[in-house]
Amino acid sequence: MKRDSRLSGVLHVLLHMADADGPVTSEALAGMMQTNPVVIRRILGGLRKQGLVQSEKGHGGGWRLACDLDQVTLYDIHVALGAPDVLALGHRTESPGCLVEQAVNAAMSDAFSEAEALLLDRFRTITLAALSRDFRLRRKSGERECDNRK
Amino acid sequence: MKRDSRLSGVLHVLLHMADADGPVTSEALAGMMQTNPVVIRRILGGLRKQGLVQSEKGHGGGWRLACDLDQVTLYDIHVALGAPDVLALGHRTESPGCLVEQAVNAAMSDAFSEAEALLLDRFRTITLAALSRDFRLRRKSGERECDNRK
DNA sequence: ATTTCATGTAATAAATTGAGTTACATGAAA
DNA sequence: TTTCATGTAACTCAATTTATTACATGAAAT
Repeated sequence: MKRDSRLSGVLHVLLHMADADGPVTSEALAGMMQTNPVVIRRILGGLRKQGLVQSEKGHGGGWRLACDLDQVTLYDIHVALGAPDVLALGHRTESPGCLVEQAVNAAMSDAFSEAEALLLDRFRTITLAALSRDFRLRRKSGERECDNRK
Repeated sequence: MKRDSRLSGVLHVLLHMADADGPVTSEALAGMMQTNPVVIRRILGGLRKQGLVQSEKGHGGGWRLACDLDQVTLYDIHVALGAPDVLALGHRTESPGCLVEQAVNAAMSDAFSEAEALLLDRFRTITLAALSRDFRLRRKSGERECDNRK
C-alpha cells in the first residue's frame, strides 16, 4: 500500500513560501517539489479556501502564506487537505451482517481509533513556526559544516 | 486512499474455520468473503508458511487451523501477512537533500512511529480466542433477541 | 484405474487511484 | 495589448490491487 505524502508535500511547499520574501509562483514551487505546476495549484487551491494561503494572478503574482505560523499546526493542514485516512488498515465491511465480521470489527475499532487519536494529537502540537525554526537551524549548521565555498 | 482490509478479511476467514468442524474449502470461504477462491488460497498459502493453517488436497480436503487460538494474536497475523504499512500517511521523500524536507520528515517521524507502535501493541493484546469468544457471544444473544423460528 | 474434487500457481485481465499533462479561460500588471 | 500567472476541466499515464482464467498436482471415492 502506497503512503499518502500530500501532507508532507504541502508542508514542504508552505515552508518554502514562509522562507520567501514575496509571492512564489506555482512553477517555482513545482520545481522545488519536482512536480507539475497544476498539481501545486490544485493543492494550494484547497488551502486557500481555508484561508491558509492566498494567490495573485498576473505579473508579480504567485502564492503567499495568509496565516500566522505560530497558530497553524500540522493538524490544521491535515484537515485542510480533507482529513484523509490516517491509517492504512481498515475494515473489510463497515456494517457487516456476518456476526464473525462484527466481532472482528469491534476488536479492531478500538485499536484503530486510539492510534489515530494519538497521531492527530501529535500533529496538534507541531506548529508551522516550529518547523520553520528547525529548518533555519539546519540551514545554519549546514553552512558551518558543509559549505566551504566562502 | 483505500484502506487495506486484508487483515480484517483473514480474521474473518480464520474465525469461520475455527467455528467449523472439519476442513473448509477455499470455495466455501470465498463464498463467505464474496471473493474468488484463488484469492483465498493465495492469502492462506502465506499463512501456511508461518504454520498458522494447513491445507489438504482432494476429496474432503480444504483448510483448517494449525495453531492454538490462545497463543496467536492479531499482531502475529499482521506479521504473517507481511507486516504491511499500518499508516496511510508517509514522507514524500525518504532521504531528502532539501533541508526543508528534512525538517518536515523529522517532525512527522516521531508522531508516525508512536502511532504505529501503539496500534501494534493493541494488536498484541488481542488473541484469536478472544475474537472467537466474542463471536459466539454475539451468536447466542442474537438467537435470543432475533431468531424466533423456534 | 479413473473419475472427481480440491489445492498450487502462473499468467493475465480488470478496476482503482493518484499523479501528471494538455488546453484554454480569467485576470492583473507592464 | 502583450505578457505572465492563476483557475479549472478533461484527459492521459503509471502503479497497485484484486479478480479471473487456465492448467498442473495430488488425494480420495468409485
